[in-house]
Amino acid sequence: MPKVGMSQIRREQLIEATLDCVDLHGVNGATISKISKQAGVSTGIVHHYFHNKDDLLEGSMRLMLAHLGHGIIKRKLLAKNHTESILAIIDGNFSEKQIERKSTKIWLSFWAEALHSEVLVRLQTVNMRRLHSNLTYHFKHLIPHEDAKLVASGMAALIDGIWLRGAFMEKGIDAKQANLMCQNYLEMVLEKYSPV
Amino acid sequence: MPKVGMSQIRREQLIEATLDCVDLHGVNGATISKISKQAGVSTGIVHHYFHNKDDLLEGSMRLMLAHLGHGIIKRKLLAKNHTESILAIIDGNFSEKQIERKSTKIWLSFWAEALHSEVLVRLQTVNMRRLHSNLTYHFKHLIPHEDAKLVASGMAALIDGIWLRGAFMEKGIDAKQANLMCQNYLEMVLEKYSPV
Amino acid sequence: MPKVGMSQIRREQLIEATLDCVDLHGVNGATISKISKQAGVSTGIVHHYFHNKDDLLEGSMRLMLAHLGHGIIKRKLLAKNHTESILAIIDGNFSEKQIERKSTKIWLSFWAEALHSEVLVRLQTVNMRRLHSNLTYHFKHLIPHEDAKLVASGMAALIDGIWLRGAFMEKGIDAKQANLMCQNYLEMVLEKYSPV
Amino acid sequence: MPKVGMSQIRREQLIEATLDCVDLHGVNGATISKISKQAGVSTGIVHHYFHNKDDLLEGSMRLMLAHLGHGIIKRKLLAKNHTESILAIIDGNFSEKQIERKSTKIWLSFWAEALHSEVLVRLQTVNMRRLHSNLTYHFKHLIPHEDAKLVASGMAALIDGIWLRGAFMEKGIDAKQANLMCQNYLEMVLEKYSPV
DNA sequence: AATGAATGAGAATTCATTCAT
DNA sequence: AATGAATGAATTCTCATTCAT
Repeated sequence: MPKVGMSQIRREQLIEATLDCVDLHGVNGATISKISKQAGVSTGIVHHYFHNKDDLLEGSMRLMLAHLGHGIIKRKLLAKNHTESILAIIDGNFSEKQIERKSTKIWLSFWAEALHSEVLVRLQTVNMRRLHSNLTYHFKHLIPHEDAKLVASGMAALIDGIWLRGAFMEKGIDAKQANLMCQNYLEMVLEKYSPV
Repeated sequence: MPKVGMSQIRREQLIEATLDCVDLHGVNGATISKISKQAGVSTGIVHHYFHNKDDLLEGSMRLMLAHLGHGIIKRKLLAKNHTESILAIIDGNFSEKQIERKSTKIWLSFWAEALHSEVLVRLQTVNMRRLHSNLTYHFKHLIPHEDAKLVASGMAALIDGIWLRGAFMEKGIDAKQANLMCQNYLEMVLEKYSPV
Repeated sequence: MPKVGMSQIRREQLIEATLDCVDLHGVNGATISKISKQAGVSTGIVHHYFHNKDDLLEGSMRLMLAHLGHGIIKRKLLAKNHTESILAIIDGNFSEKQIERKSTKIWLSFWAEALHSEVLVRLQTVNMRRLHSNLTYHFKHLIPHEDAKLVASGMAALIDGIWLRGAFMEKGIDAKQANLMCQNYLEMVLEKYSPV
Repeated sequence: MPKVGMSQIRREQLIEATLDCVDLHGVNGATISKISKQAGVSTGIVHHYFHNKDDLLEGSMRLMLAHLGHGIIKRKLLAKNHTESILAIIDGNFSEKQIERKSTKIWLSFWAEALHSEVLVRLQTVNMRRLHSNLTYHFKHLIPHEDAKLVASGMAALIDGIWLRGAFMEKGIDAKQANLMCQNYLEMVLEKYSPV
């Protein structure tokens, strides 16, 4: 929750520093001390802009989610049919920003942290559900309803799995290959299920 | 006369306690104090059997990997062809033990921890590579070489993605659905790529 | 044109806020932040009107002492003899303002703080001495000199003890009972010591 | 609450150090750092024996109360009638240990702290009530019931007031004078109220 | 082998005070 | 005069690790 009258710039600066530190040291290694040093400010100021570390982490995860969400929405606006919508979702998940190793590591760190944080798990669950229901919605227009849910789950898992494995690749995700894998999956699904 | 193998028993006991704690509190919340309490021993004893906490975590992750590996190997022994081998790999990844929420949470915790631990990242990378090369090997016997790698990557990502998402489901992974998704993927791949 | 006496008003406003906070949170819990919020001003302003927190506390204690002193002096003006003077002192110590729970809590807080503050201890000691010498002076006109000091000490202790205990009563001091106790003490003293 | 199996000696040692620090610096100035230095141990050990600082303070106040209580009980055992019982209570409140300046300062510090601490206020209130009901009980055997309560309140206030003022005397309480004041009050009360 | 007391570095957080605006 | 952002020292508490018994 943003405090009133605060400088939005400082908040973003601190969140950026937090993400940098989470990338480098993990959520737990991202101490207030390291974060403030990274941001070039004193330790005290962090608590001027965020209630506590959890609040800062929440803000940071929200920013990650916002970036992801915007990338997807932007692409979906251009989609002219359900197939293109699904392709937009895929592409949005592997946009330039998302595929950086840094992003994948941050995502993995937040996922793990979310397991033991009520606030983060809520954000994470909402996001996962949105991806799934989004995909389901479009698949339902392309293939039989009874299959759409399973296929949507498969696509969601595929996307998340690529991200997860990307965190362990030196260069992060290979966007081209990632898109290829997902498009390939989509094609096969359409081939198999779509009524001729 | 010293009890033979007592040492081994204590180690396993401590590792079990560690896994319990990682499940409940995450890697970082799994303090030596909690772990030893969970194991019903003193805090000091941990350092008799493990050099330090990292060593204990390594041992714990190795056990997880061993369980997973054994489950897969056991199933693969019964496979009579490459398709069945792939199915065995899939099934082994979603065996009873692996699909428990507890296991998925522990895995996710270790993955995130591995990002900042040389030892754990090595274990994790080796494991990921093994799954990938394993799948690639069998796919190469079923579909064109140039496609096998991509498809194997897809299958690996699908498997890991299901695990990842399972960590956020109340009941962990739905084994039946997980198998279905992967088998479905396999079928479609064979349908599409296999020479008629 | 600057508002005349604005400075004085701000000071009083801050002191009132300080007393409110000391009542609610104790001297130590009365942070500059809480005080300024209570006064409806910024934190920075406090240091415009007071050198530092100690200075603010000193000002606050002085106000408490002033209130107490005025109440007593006002009543003493009406006293027509030494007995009435003593009764005036008693009554002044248990005037409406003083007996509120809030006042008793603030007093107790300042007393404790004074133990480790040179400035406050001086104020406090002066005040205690004044009460004592005041009482002694009047008792000396009523009972033998050698007894007056002891009796004055007793009366002073009785008054302070009632205050102290009032800080732990839900409704503060019961003025009627407090006066009764002290008057009773006075009567007994006069009965015993006064030359018939 | 004492942890099981802990060394009673260390607890007492830490409580003694705490009381020393409260005497020197007040409750708030008695930091864990100072306390552990005073006790000649590391800061960490404090939390091995006490859950947190509040717990340590509670333990410290309990010890003060125990000392006071024991001194009174011991003296009351020798009392042969109600007058002697009251004298025993008085004397117990001004025993050698209690009259030291150090004790009076610690008491005053705890009283003020109790105003904003649920645990401490309970201890303090119980203690105050005990003193009052104890005195009331004995006075009821000596003077008319309707007067006993008021007189008991007076005696209790007198005792506490002497303590309070003792905190501001260089040498603490003058035991002889304190006893004299209280005995004097008792005598006058008996003289006035007791049926002849 | 086993205990758990003890250490001390490091974590988050608070807060009086300063200072640019 | 007034604000509130910014500082950094100080505080409580945690925890891996060591060590005497």
